[in-house]
Amino acid sequence: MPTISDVARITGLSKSTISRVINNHPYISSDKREKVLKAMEEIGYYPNPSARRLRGHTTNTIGVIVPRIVNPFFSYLVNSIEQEAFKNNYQVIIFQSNDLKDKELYFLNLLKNRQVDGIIMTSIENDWETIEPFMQYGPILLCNEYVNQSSVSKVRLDQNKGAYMGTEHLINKGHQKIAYCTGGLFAGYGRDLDRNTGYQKAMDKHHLTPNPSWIFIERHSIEDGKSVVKEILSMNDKPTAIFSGSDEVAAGIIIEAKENGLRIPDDLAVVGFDDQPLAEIVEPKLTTIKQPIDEMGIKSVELLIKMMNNKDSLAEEVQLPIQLIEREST
Amino acid sequence: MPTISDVARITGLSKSTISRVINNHPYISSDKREKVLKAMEEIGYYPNPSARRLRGHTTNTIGVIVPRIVNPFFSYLVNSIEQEAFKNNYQVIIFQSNDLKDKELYFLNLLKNRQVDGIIMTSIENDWETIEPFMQYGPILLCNEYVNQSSVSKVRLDQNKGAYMGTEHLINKGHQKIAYCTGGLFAGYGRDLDRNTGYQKAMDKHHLTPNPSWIFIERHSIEDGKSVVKEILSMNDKPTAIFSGSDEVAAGIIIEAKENGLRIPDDLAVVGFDDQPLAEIVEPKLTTIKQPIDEMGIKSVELLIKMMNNKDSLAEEVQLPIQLIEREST
DNA sequence: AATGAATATGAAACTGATTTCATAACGAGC
DNA sequence: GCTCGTTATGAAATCAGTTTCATATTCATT
Repeated sequence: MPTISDVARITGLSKSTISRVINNHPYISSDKREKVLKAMEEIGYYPNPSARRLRGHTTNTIGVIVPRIVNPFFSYLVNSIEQEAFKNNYQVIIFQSNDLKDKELYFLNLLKNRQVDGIIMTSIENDWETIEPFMQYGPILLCNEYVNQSSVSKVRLDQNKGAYMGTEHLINKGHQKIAYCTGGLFAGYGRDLDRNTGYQKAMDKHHLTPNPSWIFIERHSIEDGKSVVKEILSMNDKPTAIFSGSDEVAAGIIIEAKENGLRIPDDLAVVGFDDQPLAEIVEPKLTTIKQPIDEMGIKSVELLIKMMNNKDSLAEEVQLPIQLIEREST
Repeated sequence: MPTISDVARITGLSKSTISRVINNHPYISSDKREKVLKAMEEIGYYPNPSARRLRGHTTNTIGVIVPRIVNPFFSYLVNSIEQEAFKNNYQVIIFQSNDLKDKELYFLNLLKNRQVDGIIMTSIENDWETIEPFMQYGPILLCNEYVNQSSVSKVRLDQNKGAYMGTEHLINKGHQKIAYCTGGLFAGYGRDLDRNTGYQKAMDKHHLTPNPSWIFIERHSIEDGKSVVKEILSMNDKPTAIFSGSDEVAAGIIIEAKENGLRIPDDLAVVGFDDQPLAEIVEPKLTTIKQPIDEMGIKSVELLIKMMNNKDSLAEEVQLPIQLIEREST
C-alpha cells in the first residue's frame, strides 16, 4: 500500500503539502494541488485510517448495542441506524449483548479505547452507576430503553401511553378481564416499567382490578406465548383479553389459542406491541402498537453526531409518537 | 487517557518493557511484570488500538456485507457470525449493500484501508472482476452467495439439491403443474442459478414441462408473493403448486391465496425456502427448505480467521447439508 | 577462569498520518 | 525602498504503540 511519503516523493513535494491537499487546507497553489491529486489517483493512494485516528482521535465509527439482532424490532432499528450513519459517513459496529452484563461492559470499553466515537445503547444490562463513568470517554445515547437520568441523552417512545392505549382499546371493546404479558417486570429500567404503569393506569381509570395470576413476566418468544395460553387454560378465572408487550409473544398466544379451539377475538382478544411483519401474517391479523422505528434510528444517529461534534452539548431527550394499529385480533 | 509512557514513568521502566509485558513476550522478570500489571491496573491503562494497528497492521475486526439486515435469513446469519467472532476476540462491522454496487465497493475499500482484517460477503453485487482485486489486500470469503472461482474460499449450501428436493416433494404429492418463484433469474451468480437448475432438473426427471408464465422472477417480499397469486388467478392454465425461493414470498402467496378462497394445500400447495420463524406462523404452516444458518456463520468465521492467520493458505470450499421440513402447506 | 548461551532491559527507529513552527516569496501601503 | 500581511511550502515534532539493535547480567560448560 502506498503511503503519503510515496505521494510526496513522486510529486517532489513534502508530506505536509500532500496532507494539506487531502484535508482541503487553504493556501495551496492550484497547480500543486492538481499534481498531488493526479499522483494519488495514479498510485491508488488512500490515507491509512489508523494513522489518522492516532493523530486525530476520531474513528468515524459508532457502536450500537442491541440485545439480539434476530429480534425484528432490533434488526429494523439497526437497519435505520446503519443507513443514516452511512449517509453521514459513519460506519457502524454492531454488538449483541445477549442480555449479558459482561458483554455489555466489553462493548462499552470500545468507547474508552477509542475504537468508536460514540455509542447507541438500545438496551441496558448493567446498573447505571456502572455505565455512567464511560460517558467521560465519549457520548452515549440511549435509544428505546432508558434510565431516569437527566445527564444522558435519550431517544424514546411514550411506552406508557402505548400500553395505556392498548389496554384501553381492549376495555372499549368490552373486556374487563385483561391479562398482561411483559418482558421484565423487575428489570428496573424505564421501558418495561412504563408499559406496566400504562396498563395499570388504564385498568385503574376504568376501576378494573386484574387477577394477579393474569400478570405474566419474562415472556419474550413465540414459545413463551404458547405457554401463557397453557397456563390460562388451567385457570378457573380466565381472562378474556391479553395485552402483550411483544408481537412475538402475542403470535404465540394466538397460535396456541387456536390450537385449543379458542376463537380470536371472540374467546380471547389479543393486542401486541411493535407492529412487526408477523403481525400481518398471523391469523387473525394482530392489533398492535406501532413504534416509529425508522425515525428512532434516524433521530438517534442525528443526535449522537451532534454530541460527537460538540463535546459539551447538553443532554437532550427526544420523545416520538406511538400509535395503535387495529387489525383483527381485537 | 493514560498511555504506555505513563506506565513506564510510574514503574521507572522503559516503554519497551511495558510493551513486552502487554504482549506476553518472554524474558521478563516476574517482579517487574507484577509491577507493570499493577501500575496498569491502578491508572486504568489500556493500549490504544489505533497505535497498535498502525504498527501491527491488524485490526481484530471483520467486515460482513449483507444485502439487508432486516431479512431474517441475514439477521440470523449475522447473529451467528457475531457470536463466533466475539468468541475469537474479533469485532464485527456490518454493512448493508442494499443491492447497490457502489455501497458494496465502498465496503470492500475498508479492506484496502485496513479498517478490517477480512471480509465475509453474503451477497455479491458487482462483477467478480471488480471484486477480485480486493483480495490482494486481505482475505475475502463468500458465504451463502458465491461465484464459480476456485481462487476464493466459500461456505455454501447445496442450493441445487434444496430446490430439487422441494420440487420433487411437490411432484411426489401428485402435482404436475408446478410454478417457480425466485429472486433473480438473471443475477448471474451461483445461488439463484443453482436453485433454478435444481427446479429444472426435478421437472425434467419427471418429464414435466412448466408453462413459461409460471416462472416468476425478482420476487422478494410478502407483497411480491401476493402479486404472484393475483397473476396466477388471471391465468387460464393455473399451476397447482408453487416452489418459492423465499419463505417471505411463500407467506405472501398463502395469505393472498386464502384471501381469494383458495384452500392450501388442496387448491395450491406451497414450498418455501429458509425455514424462517414465520414458517411456523402462517397458516397452514409452511413446508420449506431449512438452511443450517448457524453452522454457516460459524464455519465462515472459522475459515476466515484461518485465512487471516495464514496469509497464503489455499482457498477452501465448504458445503453444508440442506434439509426439507414438511409442514402443512403441501 | 574463560567462553558462550540464555535472560532481561533500554534507547532509538519505525508505523503513516497531522500539526506546529519557521521561512520564503509576493503584493500592498506608506 | 521599507515594512507588513497574505500566500505557499517544508522540516520536524507528535500521536501511542511495537520492534530492532545494543548491551548488561546471569548461569552453565569446558
